[in-house]
Amino acid sequence: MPELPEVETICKGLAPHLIGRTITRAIIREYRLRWPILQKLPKILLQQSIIGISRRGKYILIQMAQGTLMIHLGMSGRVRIIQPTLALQAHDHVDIILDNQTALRFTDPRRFGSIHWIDSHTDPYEHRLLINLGPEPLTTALSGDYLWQRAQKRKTAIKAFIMDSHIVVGVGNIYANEALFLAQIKPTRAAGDVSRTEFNTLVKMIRKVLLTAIKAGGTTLKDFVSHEGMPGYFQQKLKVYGRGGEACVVCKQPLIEIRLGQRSTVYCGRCQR
DNA sequence: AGTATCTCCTGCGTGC
DNA sequence: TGCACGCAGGAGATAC
Repeated sequence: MPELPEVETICKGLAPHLIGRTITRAIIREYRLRWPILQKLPKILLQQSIIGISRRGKYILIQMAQGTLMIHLGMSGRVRIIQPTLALQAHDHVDIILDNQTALRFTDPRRFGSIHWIDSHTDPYEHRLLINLGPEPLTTALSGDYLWQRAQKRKTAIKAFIMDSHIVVGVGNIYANEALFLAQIKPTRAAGDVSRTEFNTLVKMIRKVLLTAIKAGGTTLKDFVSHEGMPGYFQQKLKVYGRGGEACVVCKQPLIEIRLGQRSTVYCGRCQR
């Protein structure tokens, strides 16, 4: 379940392996992802040189000479740098083979991920999947005031609100639960009822959980090529997510677990108001 | 426009 | 042991 910290870590980890390389071959074994992969993508990628790698929200952007390859990992997607001879396993859908006997392998059992090609005539940020995204949580584009403003008159639960990528990107279910706990805000409250002060705290806590996870992910970065270990966010101590019924780390009350917008939601009935 | 619900998919845990 | 089932979840699509 790659969340934004993992995507950030992946981008940093991939960069030295990809930048400056040229693609010698692309093999697509399964075109049916969340959206079908462009049929002519293997041909397009041929002989492309890789210039840079970045991300927007959880979309990975691999900039090439003639366009940008945009990858979303969905729920279960993974990318690794491998030897192209490495035995294929189930759900190894795409190999992008480079000019130095390595390859970028995309694996995604649930196929919630996606791969798009954006021609260099189009600004990647103008792509329909990116153009309406909210601000990045780790930049000054996100502020308590911004969230407060957008929340006015909104009846949606605050948790669903901060998980909406059109409001702010990169806050998945795990971090929404954690950030709301740290900010002492009950997940079910209407977004419009959350005060400006509370939004300021919430933004701080969103940044805190994301940065903690990025830092943790960084420790596995050096082994990026071969490492199969836990993504960063599992290394940080989760205070509420996955702990329904267990004791609140602050007040020892049993944590409450509910479903909110079809998502598992855990909070402390005493600490969060 | 805002809101809630549905949807894609496979792997895994649970209960019988 | 094996089956059916429910759940996990990012985020766009859909129906009000």
